[in-house]
Amino acid sequence: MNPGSDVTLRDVARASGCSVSTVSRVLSGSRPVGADAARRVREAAERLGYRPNQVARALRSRSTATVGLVLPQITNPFYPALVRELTHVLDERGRAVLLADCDDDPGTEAARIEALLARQVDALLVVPVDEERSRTAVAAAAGRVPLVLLDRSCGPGIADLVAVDNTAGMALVLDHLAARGRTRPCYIGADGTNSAAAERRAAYEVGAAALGAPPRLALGDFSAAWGRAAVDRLWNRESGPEPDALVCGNDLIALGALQRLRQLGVDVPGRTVVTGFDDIPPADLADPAVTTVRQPVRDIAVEAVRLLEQRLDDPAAFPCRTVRLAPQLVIRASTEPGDHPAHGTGDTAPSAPGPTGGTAPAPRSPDSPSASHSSKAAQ
Amino acid sequence: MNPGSDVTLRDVARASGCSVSTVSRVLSGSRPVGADAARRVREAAERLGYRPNQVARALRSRSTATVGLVLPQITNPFYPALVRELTHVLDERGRAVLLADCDDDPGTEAARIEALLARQVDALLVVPVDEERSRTAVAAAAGRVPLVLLDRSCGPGIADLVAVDNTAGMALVLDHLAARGRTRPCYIGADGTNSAAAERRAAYEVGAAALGAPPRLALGDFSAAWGRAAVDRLWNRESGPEPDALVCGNDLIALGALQRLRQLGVDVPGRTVVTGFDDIPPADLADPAVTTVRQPVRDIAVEAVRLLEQRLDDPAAFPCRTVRLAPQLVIRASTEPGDHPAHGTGDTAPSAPGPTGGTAPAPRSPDSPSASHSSKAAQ
DNA sequence: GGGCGGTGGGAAAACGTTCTCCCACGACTT
DNA sequence: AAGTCGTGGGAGAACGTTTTCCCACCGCCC
Repeated sequence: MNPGSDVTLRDVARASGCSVSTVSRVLSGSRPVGADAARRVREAAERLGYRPNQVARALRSRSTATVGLVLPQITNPFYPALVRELTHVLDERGRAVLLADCDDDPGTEAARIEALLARQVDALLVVPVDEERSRTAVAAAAGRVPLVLLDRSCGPGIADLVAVDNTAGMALVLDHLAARGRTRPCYIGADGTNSAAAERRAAYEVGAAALGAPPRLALGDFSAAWGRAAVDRLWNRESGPEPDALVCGNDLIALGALQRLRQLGVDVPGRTVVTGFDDIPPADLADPAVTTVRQPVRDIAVEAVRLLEQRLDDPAAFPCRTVRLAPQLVIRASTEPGDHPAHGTGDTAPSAPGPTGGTAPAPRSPDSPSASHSSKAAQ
Repeated sequence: MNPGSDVTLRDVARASGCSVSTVSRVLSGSRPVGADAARRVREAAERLGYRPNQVARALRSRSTATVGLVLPQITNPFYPALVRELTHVLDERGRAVLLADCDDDPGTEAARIEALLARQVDALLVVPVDEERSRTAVAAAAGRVPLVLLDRSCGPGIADLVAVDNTAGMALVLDHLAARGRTRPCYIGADGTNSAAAERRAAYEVGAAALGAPPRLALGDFSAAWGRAAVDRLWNRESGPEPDALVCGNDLIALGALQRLRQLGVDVPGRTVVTGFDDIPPADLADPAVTTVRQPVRDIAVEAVRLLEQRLDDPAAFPCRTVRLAPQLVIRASTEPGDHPAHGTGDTAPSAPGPTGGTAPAPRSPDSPSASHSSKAAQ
């Protein structure tokens, strides 16, 4: 009772009275085959419980139908949702995912990428640890195999990139604050050297200046601990006027800040409002729930895979493309005094979906998230 | 500059003036080789940038050095930390991880397992979706390849299991509550049919009865939404006396409950205390931070890999083993009125580390094939 | 000086597919 | 009636390793 344990093509061939070639043709559909033989083969395969050996197939066809997914830190709560969508999209296409976690270290990242390449992955999806220190490893990998960067860039011209439009997201936040009459905002973000940190920071500076708000930044890292520390610094010391809005670089910072504000007895959203970025699951669990910028995770995954497969189909490289996807403002209790159900999430969506004008040599704007006009993209 | 792109053993052989066999022997160390030839081979390999093709290696040696990791839902915030530890431990052993997400559906789970087996994974690590509906797929897979269950069981005698000792964890919670003089607890848990849900529920019932507390259960699922709903039910309706302690089946439930309690103006931990289970990251971010039972995630990963490799080494099957690891109570503000720093996490650890009784071999015993004797929850 | 272990190395057979040739045969064209 | 397709099928060469043979050589002991 161990069907399919070690049944090979040869066994099926013998059992069906055909040759190995014929069996392969029937089962992989690589060439039409006579109806009669086809039936015999299929019967035999079924009866013996034949399962094609993907390793052998990969060796011969030079394609493993496997992609490597390289993350800086899977414990960052933004990534699980991304991983989920990516695995599902790829799985639909018959591809498996080799996962690698880098512990936020560029050295580890380089090693993992190397290991994945040795395993002959067909392509790589990488969220680089650092904009600069990841560059050489990423560039080298991109020379060997199709590679798409996710969420964070790695310098221009290195590889395709799919990411949320951080600038647009920050603008949504600032518009929202302006509409609520907040005039003394402070940005609590990360001085990290990954591109998301830099873009959000820059977008805040530009946007705040446009609103006539005083430029005020507190920079640490993307952690809840830093959110707490930043609040301590802003409230305990005499460091200028008390902010009436804390614009946080991501949700972890916002959650930490919120926790400390409560402990200090500062009313949110009355005395100060707080916003986050990413819309990680716990953002909705805090009290008050955090107003934040939701990333279009599903679209990011779909778009990334689309780019990947284009490159797979046509190794003759396109120029590097950048796709920026529009985020969505999710207004919750941390900026809205009103009663928020806090059940189904009273999300509001004043922003348009679809890709926004980004950088890059004209992304295929028209057909991004849903339209399936994909692949043909000339060349 | 494209070194190492397609360099094969043959190329190295030619360049070093040796035969393919010799090169293979030098590089894989499968047999001693003359010092002179070895040097020439290594030089040539280095110079050409040779990288062994793992696919070919796998085909010939019948081992891919790859394990499949099957999760019910990677977006469940408990899993990322587990995935992290597993990938690190396996990576140290030169093994890669093929990740599969099941969307909490047993059918999908079966399909993913099948796909991983077709890819010739050396072994499987599975957190089963459901104790019963996952059984046939898991049992079938366990017949083909070494398989270790994680976190949740799947019926007795199916496969090795490594999990936290849920019973001990619940006992820690109940002791803590008793020490704080709480006498009207209520359990908010899941009626799901995975073993963790069942074990925690059963442990609560037994433990609460032993303390003389009235048996009171509210069962839904392992989500924050259910935590909120349960609180509504307990506070809004006239359904018995108001609980002075909410023992939640996991942290998500606790976070949802906490959020609703605050909205209702119920003081925590004054009027009622709240506990969780798992110690997921946001448990420390809530306010008050949640007292919870921390799973020894690192140990679970190490132990699981140890079991896996034992089976890999010796296909002559041991009997099924179950390893239960001791959890740790983490006391935070949701049960302690005192001032909790909420910075570095004022964790307390009144429980002993290491595996607990009830089952299983000592963690360090190299090859004690001690009998499986899984916990009572297993039918 | 003729066996005889031990050592270092090469040729070639796997591993289980896919894919390129090549052949046989019938049905058309000329 | 002789070519020329098109179609269905088989033999066998890849793919890049590991591993099993087998040979040549060296020094050693009887």
